[in-house]
Amino acid sequence: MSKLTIHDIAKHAGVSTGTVSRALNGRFGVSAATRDRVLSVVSVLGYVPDPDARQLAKGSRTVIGITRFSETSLRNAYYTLLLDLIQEALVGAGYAVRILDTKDVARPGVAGMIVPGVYLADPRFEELRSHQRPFVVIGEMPPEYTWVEVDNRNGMRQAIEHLLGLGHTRIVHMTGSPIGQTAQIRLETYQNVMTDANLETSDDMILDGRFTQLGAYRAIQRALAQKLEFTAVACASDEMAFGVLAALDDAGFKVPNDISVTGFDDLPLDDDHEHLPLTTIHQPMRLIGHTAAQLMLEMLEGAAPRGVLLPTNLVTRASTAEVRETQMA
Amino acid sequence: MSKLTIHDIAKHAGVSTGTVSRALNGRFGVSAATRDRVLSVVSVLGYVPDPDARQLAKGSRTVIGITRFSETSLRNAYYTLLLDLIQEALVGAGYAVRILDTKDVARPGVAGMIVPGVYLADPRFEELRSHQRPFVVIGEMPPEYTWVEVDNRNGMRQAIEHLLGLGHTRIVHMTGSPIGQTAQIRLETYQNVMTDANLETSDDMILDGRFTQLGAYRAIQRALAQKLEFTAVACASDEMAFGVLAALDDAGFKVPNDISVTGFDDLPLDDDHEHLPLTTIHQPMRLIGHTAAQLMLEMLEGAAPRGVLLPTNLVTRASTAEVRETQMA
DNA sequence: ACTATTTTCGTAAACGCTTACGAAAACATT
DNA sequence: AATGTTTTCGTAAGCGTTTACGAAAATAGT
Repeated sequence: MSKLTIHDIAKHAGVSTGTVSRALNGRFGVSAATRDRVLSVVSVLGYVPDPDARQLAKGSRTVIGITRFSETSLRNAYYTLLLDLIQEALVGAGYAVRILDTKDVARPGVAGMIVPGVYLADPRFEELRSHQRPFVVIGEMPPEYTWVEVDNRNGMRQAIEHLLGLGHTRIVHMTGSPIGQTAQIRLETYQNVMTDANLETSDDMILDGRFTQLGAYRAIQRALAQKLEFTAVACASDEMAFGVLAALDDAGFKVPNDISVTGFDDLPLDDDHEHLPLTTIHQPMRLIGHTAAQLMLEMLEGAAPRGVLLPTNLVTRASTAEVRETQMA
Repeated sequence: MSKLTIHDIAKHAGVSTGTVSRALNGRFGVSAATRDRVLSVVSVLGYVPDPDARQLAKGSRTVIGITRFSETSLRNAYYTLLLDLIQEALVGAGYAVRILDTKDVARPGVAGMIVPGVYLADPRFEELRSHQRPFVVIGEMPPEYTWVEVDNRNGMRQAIEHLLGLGHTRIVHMTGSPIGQTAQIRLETYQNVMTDANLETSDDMILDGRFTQLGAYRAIQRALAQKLEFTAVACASDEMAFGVLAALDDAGFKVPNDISVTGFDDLPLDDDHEHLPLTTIHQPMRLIGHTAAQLMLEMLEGAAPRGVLLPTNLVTRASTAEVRETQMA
C-alpha cells in the first residue's frame, strides 16, 4: 500500500529493474514476451512511476510551458480543459508542466512550449520562432511547423450539410473573431458548402458574434431588426450558439421549430444545464490534448515537424429540426 | 554554464553539501556566519536547486491538486490567472501542481487540494471534508477551515460609497449567480450600505446577471423595458459590467454621463481593449494566489486552520461620473 | 557442431538533493 | 585544566529512476 517502486515490479515479474524500465519506456532490447509480462504486472499492481525520479535520472531538467490562451478569454472553458489533458499526458511522461508566457520560452530549463491559439501574424509567434526551442501550436499552421488542430473544414461541412439535409436553404453563419484563423476557416467552409449547393451567402448573412454569447446575442438582435430572413444559424462555437438561443428566445422564436441552430466545439460545460441540448460538432478534446503532448515529446526527440488534423463528428441533439413552411414573420 | 549543483556551491563556499542544503532550507544546525556565506555564494553563482532531486530526496511524492472552477465557467479568466499564480508559488516550494477533480483528493500522492469557489452547500465540499487531506478554499468559509478571500464586504462598500459620493441615489445592483456566496455577500453589502444611507433598495433594483456578460445585458434590457429608473449600476463583477455597458450603449445611454457603472474584480482581461475603462474594485490576484499557496504549505506542516481576508481597493476610471439633473427619460 | 552475430537482460553507476549519524569544534561548568 | 554539553558540520546512505556496459542466451552462418 505504500509506495510501489520499480523494484517491486521487477521482483513480481521476475526480471531486473533495468528491464522493467526498458519495458515501460518502450526501449529497444526487450523481448515482446517479457515486455508484456512486465506491463501486465504493472497494470495489475497499479504501479505508476515517480515523475521526479524519472526526471532526475533522465538528466537535464525539463519543464514544458503552456501559454495562456488569448484568442478570446471567453473561450476559456476550452483552454482549461485542454490544459488539464496536456498536463496529464506530459506528467505521465515525466515532464513538469507550467503555465508560462511566450517570452519565457528562452528561460533555462524550459524544454519546449505548447501554444494554443497562436496564429501566423501573432506577435507572440515571432517570439517563439526566434528561439530554437521546440513548440507545438494548437491550431492550423503551415507544414513547416508542428501543430494539431481539429478538422474545422470537415466539421463545418458536417454542420451545414446536416442543415441542408433538413431542408434549410436560408442559413446564416455566426462567425467569431476576425483575427483567429479558426473562425476564418469555419467561415470559408460555410461559404464554400453553401455555394456548392447553389445557395446564397450574402454579406449580411454573416454575423459576427466575436466568439462570445453576448456578441452572438447582439448580432442576432441586429439581424432581426434588419428583417434578415433565415431558418437556421450555423455557429462557429457553442458559446455563440447559446447567445443565439437566448436572442431567438427573447424575440419569440422557438428552436428548433421556427429556427434551427448548430454549435461547434461540444465542450463539456458544467454550468449549462439550463440550455437546450445543442446540435453541434464534437471536438475530441482528449485526443487533442494527448496529441499535443505526443507531438511535443516527438519534437524533444528531434522528430521532424508535422501537423495533425483530428476528425470531428456531428452530434445531433435538440436544436435542429426539419424546415417548415411558414417560419419567418 | 551547464548545471550548477549543490556540490559547486559547497566547493565555492568551502563547506560540505550537507551544510549547503541545511543553509538553503533554513534547517537548524548551521551557524549564521556560514549560512550567510553559503547564501551569498548561491546568489552570486545564481544557483537554483533542482526541484525534482529535492522532491525525490524528500521522500513521499507530493502533488497538490487544484480543482477546476465551477461557479460559472465564464469567470474563467479569474481562474486561469489564479492557477498560474498558485502554481508559481507552489512549484517554487518544490511541489508539483495538477488540475484535479475533488474526487481525486484521496488519490495516493495527493498531499492537498486548493479549491476555488466551493461553498458550504456544495456537494464537492462534503467530498473534501470526508477525507483527511488538507485543503484550502478560495472563498469565505467558517473559521474552522482554511481559506483566503478578498474582502467582498469592504469592496462593495467602496464601490457604493464612491457612487454615493458622486451624488447618485438611484443605484441598482447587478448580482451574480444565487448559488455562490460571493455574490450573496456583495449583494448584502449593497443593501446594507444603501439602507444606511437611507436609500431605497427594492427587489426590482436587484438584477440577476448570472455572472455573465449576456446575463447582465439581458437583465438591463428587461429593467429598461420595465421603465426602471436609475442613475448608476453597481455590478458584482467586471464581466457583468461589460454586459451592462453594452446594453446601455445599445439603448442609447451614454456612460458615464447618463449612467455610471462600477465593476468588481479588475482582472487583466487581455481582449477587452474595446471597452470603456471601468471604474472597479481591484482584487489583488497575485496576493490571493500566493496566499493560497502559503496557506497550503502551512497546512502541510500541520498548522491550525485559519482564514485570510485580503484588502480590495477602488480604481476610479472612466465609467463613473457625478450625477446630473435630467438623466432618465 | 562450432563459431560469429545479434538480441535480451542483469548489474551498478549515476542524477542532484536531503538527512541520519557521528566526529570535531565551540562553549560551559566545575 | 579537565570534563561535560551543545552546536556546527562532514560523510555517506538513500530517494526511484534511467542507461552504459558487459554477460548470457538465442539465432544465424558455416
